[in-house]
Amino acid sequence: MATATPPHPGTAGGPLRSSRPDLPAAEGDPEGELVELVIGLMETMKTDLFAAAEAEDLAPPQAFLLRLLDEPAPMRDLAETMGYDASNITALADKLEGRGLVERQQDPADRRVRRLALTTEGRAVRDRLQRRLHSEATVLARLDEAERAELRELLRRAVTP
Amino acid sequence: MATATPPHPGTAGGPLRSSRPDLPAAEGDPEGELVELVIGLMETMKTDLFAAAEAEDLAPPQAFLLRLLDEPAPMRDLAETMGYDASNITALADKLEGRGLVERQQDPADRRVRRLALTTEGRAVRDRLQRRLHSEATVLARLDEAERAELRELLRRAVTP
DNA sequence: CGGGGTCGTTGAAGGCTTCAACAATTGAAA
DNA sequence: TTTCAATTGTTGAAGCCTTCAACGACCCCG
Repeated sequence: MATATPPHPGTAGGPLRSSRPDLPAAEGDPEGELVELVIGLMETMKTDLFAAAEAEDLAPPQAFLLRLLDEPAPMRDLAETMGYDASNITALADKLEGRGLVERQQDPADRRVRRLALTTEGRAVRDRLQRRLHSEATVLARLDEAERAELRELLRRAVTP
Repeated sequence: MATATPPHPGTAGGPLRSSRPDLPAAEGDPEGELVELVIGLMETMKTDLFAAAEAEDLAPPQAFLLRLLDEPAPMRDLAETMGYDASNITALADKLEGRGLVERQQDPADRRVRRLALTTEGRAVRDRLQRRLHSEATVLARLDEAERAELRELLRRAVTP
């Protein structure tokens, strides 16, 4: 995992020169502006996610998978939740198992199914990952307590189906 | 570009079986919950972005690049803004130029610099892309007018450095 | 006991991204 | 003026991620 951290200035404002390739204009279009803002937020969060994953020496998909493993889950379900092809989970599980972070368990009810489960070390890594993410997210830094609570309320309604 | 749209149930709630690989628990941790919600929002928006790009038969990075080209910009600046290696912009520009959506312009002041500019058709594609995105984003559907305005205000403060 | 369907795996293929090396060009120092 | 380090865009090699098609093992409904 010698992948260098993508610098990804994105919303952070790189040292631009003459022309200024920036957010598309959405002045008179409130809904458009909202979408652009969400895209900006997305890129900021993506940077944080990459940074947290790399701090644990994990590729982003590996961290993504680890994040889902609170309790053992069939690989098929994980594929579906992640929106990946099932074959991808095999490769991901191979890597994580090779590092001793997860293990394949037999499902007693259905011998076709392998449930992926965190090992003790895997849980430690997952917890560190999550703690880092929850404390270092850029979103938190730019809003005060009240604004964060407001945003939380709003997103609960926007994200939950 | 025969890439199938990733179904990406993610936050949308796939047909899960016995165990439930879902959002990590963040009950007693308000800041953690906020981060998890932003991640959920990010995945929803990512699905929308992929769908909009595919509707124009563009790979996501191509759509990303097109999005930045309101006015001609040096390729170097585009690489920096996108957080990509410069060599990547070359390949991206090749594909877009091959489809007649952008063209390389000589910079009169510095002969090393090539400025990437939208063609007429490129601008049409970019505008369609943006219009589709601004009108079909999932975030908009789940909030009413007042909530959207509130979210917009909040994100203006959270995203703008 | 069959046969259609499901689960996880494998191998092939293609796209995306980075890195190192390169020619052309610039800017400034000697 | 000449030289030399730094910058811009390009190329080729390499690695990773992701999908697709095919496969053996397995489940379950007739």
